[in-house]
Amino acid sequence: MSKRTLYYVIAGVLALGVYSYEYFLVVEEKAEIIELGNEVKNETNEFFLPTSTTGQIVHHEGYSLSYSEPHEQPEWVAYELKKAHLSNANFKRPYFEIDEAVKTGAAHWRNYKNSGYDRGHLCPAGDKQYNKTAYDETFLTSNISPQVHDFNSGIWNTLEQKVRYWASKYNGVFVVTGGVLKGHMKTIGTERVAVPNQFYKILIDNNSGKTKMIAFLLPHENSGKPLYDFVVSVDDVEALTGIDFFPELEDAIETKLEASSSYKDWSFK
DNA sequence: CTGTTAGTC
DNA sequence: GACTAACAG
Repeated sequence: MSKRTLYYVIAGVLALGVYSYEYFLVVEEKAEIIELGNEVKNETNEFFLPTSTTGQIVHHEGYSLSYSEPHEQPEWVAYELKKAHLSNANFKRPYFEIDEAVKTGAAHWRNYKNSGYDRGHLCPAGDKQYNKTAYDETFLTSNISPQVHDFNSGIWNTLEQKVRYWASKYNGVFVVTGGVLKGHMKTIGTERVAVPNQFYKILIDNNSGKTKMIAFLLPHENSGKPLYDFVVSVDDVEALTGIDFFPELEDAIETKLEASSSYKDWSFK
């Protein structure tokens, strides 16, 4: 072996070493993030978290959220609803509390008092009845949005119950929910909490064979129409909100599923 | 299930 | 302000 060849070999080995080390660092960093997190992120479903347009993602035990300070509410909350989570414990409702994990300061519940609007859960308390801690955690003001009572207890409640039905039927679903924080919105309270004109809910099922999605976009008013009348494509919601919902999904699958507004794979029985 | 309000200390 | 009890869709 010539000296020149030897140099090339050494350079090659060094380059490979540096590359491997950097790769190791990236993996290490990712592992650390996962360790700091929670149940959601310990699962493969951590990769279903949407992007944040606000730069402030907060992780709780049972759900994650992206907080929008100007609107004093999350732009999305995301969590996996496992089949095993479904239960009918009848926990006593706690009081709403400010989420201390929101560094810019989450809204106070006082903004909602006498506003005429409900403190509408985005991650529903009804999805977290498998233990009291998880249940209480949904009563943070970083998880609520002002909702008209007839809407909240009406079609929105019906949709939430449908999600539980699907979680049971399809062995769990991953859920992303929020208000559409765009355009002109009324505000309530001294902190000017925005009242969304529309709410969305997006589901992905990766547990029962082939991956499937469904998205709903509901006007902020009650309706007697069937839920499937409000099905849209994930692309539609992304265009409205600016959020990229399943960035970690394989591109080919993501592109195809997110463009579809078909609900044939979801049972509305 | 989804919630609020009145009355009390 | 925190808490219970009662009530409503």
